[in-house]
Amino acid sequence: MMVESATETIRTTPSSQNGVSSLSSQPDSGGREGGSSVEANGEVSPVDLLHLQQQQALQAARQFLLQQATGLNSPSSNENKQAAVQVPVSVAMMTPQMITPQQMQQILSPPQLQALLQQQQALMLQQLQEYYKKQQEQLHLQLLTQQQQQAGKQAKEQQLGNKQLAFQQQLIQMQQLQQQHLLNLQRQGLVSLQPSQGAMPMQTLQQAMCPSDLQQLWKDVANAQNVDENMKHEGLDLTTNSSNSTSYSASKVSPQITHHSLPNGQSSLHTPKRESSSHEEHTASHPLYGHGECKWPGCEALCEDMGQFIKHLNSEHALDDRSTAQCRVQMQVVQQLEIQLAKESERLQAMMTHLHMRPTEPKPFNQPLNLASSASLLKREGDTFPEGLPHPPTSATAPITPLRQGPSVISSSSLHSVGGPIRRRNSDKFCTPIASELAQNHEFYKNADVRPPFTYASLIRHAILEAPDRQLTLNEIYNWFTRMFAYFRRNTATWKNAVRHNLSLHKCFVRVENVKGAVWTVDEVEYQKRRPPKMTGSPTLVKNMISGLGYGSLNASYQAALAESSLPLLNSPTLVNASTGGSMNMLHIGHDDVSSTVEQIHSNGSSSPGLSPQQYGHQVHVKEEPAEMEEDKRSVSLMPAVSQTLVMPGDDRVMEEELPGEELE
DNA sequence: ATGTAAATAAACAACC
DNA sequence: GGGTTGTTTATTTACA
Repeated sequence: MMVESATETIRTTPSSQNGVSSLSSQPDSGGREGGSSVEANGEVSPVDLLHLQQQQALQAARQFLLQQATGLNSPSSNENKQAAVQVPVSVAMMTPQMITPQQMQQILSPPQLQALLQQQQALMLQQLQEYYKKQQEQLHLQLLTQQQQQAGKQAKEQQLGNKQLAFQQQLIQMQQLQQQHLLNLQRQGLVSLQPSQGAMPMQTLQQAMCPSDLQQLWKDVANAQNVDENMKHEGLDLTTNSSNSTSYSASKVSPQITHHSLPNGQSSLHTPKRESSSHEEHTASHPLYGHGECKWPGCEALCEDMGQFIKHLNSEHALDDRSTAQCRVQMQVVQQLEIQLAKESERLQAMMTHLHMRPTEPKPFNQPLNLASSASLLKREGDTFPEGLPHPPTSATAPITPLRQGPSVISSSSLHSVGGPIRRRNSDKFCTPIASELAQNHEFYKNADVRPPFTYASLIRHAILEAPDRQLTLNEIYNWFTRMFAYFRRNTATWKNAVRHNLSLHKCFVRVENVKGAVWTVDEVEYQKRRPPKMTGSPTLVKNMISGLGYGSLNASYQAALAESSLPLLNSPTLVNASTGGSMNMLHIGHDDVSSTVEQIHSNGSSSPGLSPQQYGHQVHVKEEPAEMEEDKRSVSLMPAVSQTLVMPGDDRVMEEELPGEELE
């Protein structure tokens, strides 16, 4: 599977070959790489399409940052004002073009990301409109030229006639495409912004998108490729996609659905983007209707009243699978951003932890805007959206049969090849407490086919520590994975193997012979040993945040929270490990995970968090992990970090509430 | 450039 | 014999 060929269409990053792993794990995705480039018949591969979308999103992101920095609103979308999001000074100081993907994702706070998301959509709409118009003009021009030529050269009348016909068809197609595309984008905007009315099932997004794509997206920012270039393929993409999107049963989605009766308070979110597509005045009650004419791109049909307009919409702008495909693509973009937001909030947590802020503190702070949660919210409430779109599994156990795994245009392979799976160490890198992350987004991970940003080891450990007696059989661990993460409901062979591999490989996992078999426990000491706490977390970023933007950019409440939160951290239950010096427990920085939490939480009476193998008597294998004796020293040096470690009270409760929940299936 | 950690794949053995 | 469990080795990738 060392497919270098995959790179041919994946122009962005070297990591794109990453797709290999995912490819191998998803057989159906094979062969996708082949025809990804623009084909002669005008078709464009999913990869291109996705890439385009990403570029658009990124472009929008840059523009967003630019606006934030300069205070200027883009001429096109004055709704951006409404996005009124406070951007840290440090961000504002930066020239958007200079912002690397990493920085972008690290700098933006959840609210900012959300605003960014909205603006991205608005801008995308605008860009598409402009683009379509240009395309139309071009086509007209070409057509006229051809006609002139035709007039001049009667001899080739026939031939030219054909050409003309082709152009006309192309023109028509273009119009259709733009109409449908924009409709979908509009709808998509409604969906994402109006959970109560048009929320779409997150599942669809997740199915079509993998977390890794998000990273790719951000990476693309750095590349700063020309959007217009990609735009050229746009129209063609649409046609290509149309054939495959049938699974969504787009037919069900009638244009009327787009009417926005914004019944709820979410209005603030949705208003901006929609208006951007049409003109700023939101005279009509329909985003596609204004000034007595249909605002559908390239249409401008006159409609005296709303009813007529609706009729017009239904007749002239009916939805087909093509537009649905586009909608899907846009959903993916949105989802990518949402995932990104989730990651951002996660990083924020880590940063807060690093800055001696209680992990629970930031919760109320960013929770409302936490996209991950909003995403899940959407998902849950989103049954109203296009019925054709697959609904999220009602039960956690419901197998996800993502379209991506099917032969759909946007195949998993292509998607994965773009970014590849997020392989690892996110948690380590950002010192993200699993517990806190899961606490906030457990619903998200439960239903979204998103790879959790934790290592297998940390997840396994979490699972085990979460168990009442801190021991689980292999099968129970499996069940925990599938129960907690939608992502682990597929490719079972792969991740189960990984789980077993981790259990065997890492010393921290101790197999204990039980009466009825064997169970796995966690040797907390070993676990902490094997991960020397190093506050990495993107050093540059951290520096940026601390020095560059510093606390000054944090709002007052935040600072206050930071200040006071640093105090009460040391009052955690004693985490004395029976087997080894109890101090070890105190030392770990909760680097990636749950550790800090679970121990305290699940120590329902029964004390010692890190179960020493001896406790379980029976036969215990002593694994020989690459010995790292120096770890102890390092951990000592980490002493100052203790305050950080002890703190995840908030997480616990979430995890606990999660526990009683549905049992394994 | 190099080493390390993690993910992934796969071979293999023991056991039920 | 097939599936599960567990161990081990190898490869690839990301990251420091």
